[in-house]
Amino acid sequence: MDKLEEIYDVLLENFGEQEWWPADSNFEVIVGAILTQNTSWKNVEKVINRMKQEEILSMENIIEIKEDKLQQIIRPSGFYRQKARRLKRISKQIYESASSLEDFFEDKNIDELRKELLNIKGIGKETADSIILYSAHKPSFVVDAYTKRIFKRIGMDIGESYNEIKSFLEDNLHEDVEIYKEYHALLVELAKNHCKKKPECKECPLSYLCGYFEKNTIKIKGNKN
DNA sequence: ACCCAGGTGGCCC
DNA sequence: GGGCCACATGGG
Repeated sequence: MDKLEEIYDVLLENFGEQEWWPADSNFEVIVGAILTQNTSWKNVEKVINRMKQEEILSMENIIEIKEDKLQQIIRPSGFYRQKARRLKRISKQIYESASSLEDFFEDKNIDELRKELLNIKGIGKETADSIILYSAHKPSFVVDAYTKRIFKRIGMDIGESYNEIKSFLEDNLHEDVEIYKEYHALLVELAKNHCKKKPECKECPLSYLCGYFEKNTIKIKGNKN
């Protein structure tokens, strides 16, 4: 199935390297992954900058800060009460299970790491895979609503559930961290630029593959465990 | 006044 | 396993 590779090449040629994930540290990737849950990246950027000002962008400082203070700082990213709880919970669990973020990542293989992340309340599949790929820098393909929407629009049946889609992509691509990182980033870029202008978006680099498609709201089934 | 955004967990059947 | 809902702010 080198249709996947063809799509990758076309997107890369049109959009260029995306240089994902935009963050100054591996821990910042984790924070961003939590904050962006069902939330626009614009709002998350605002909050990340605030957190830098307040100097709370480290595990230790997230653990130390009062929860209600954290809530107020992250407020613009929405769901701020549960996200504050999640940030503190995740920081604590990583801090207690390893001496550093690097150790937390290095001691285990991808499956073990994924299982451990999914065990933390507030980390679902997409967040877990985002952390594994962009924070731990290990190959685990990130599936999101865009991924399913785009391939469906193109007319490819890549499955309904998170696991089906993830397996399809991983089984049909060369296992490579940099490819996984870039592919997901390119899909997001495509979705943001073109896939809302429907159905006759001629500037879309994939328009030659694109079928008619009336709804934007595509849910990934079983996006839990 | 809607609808959507780089989801997740809880509860129900 | 799936369907529905709460969670919350900001932008189109």
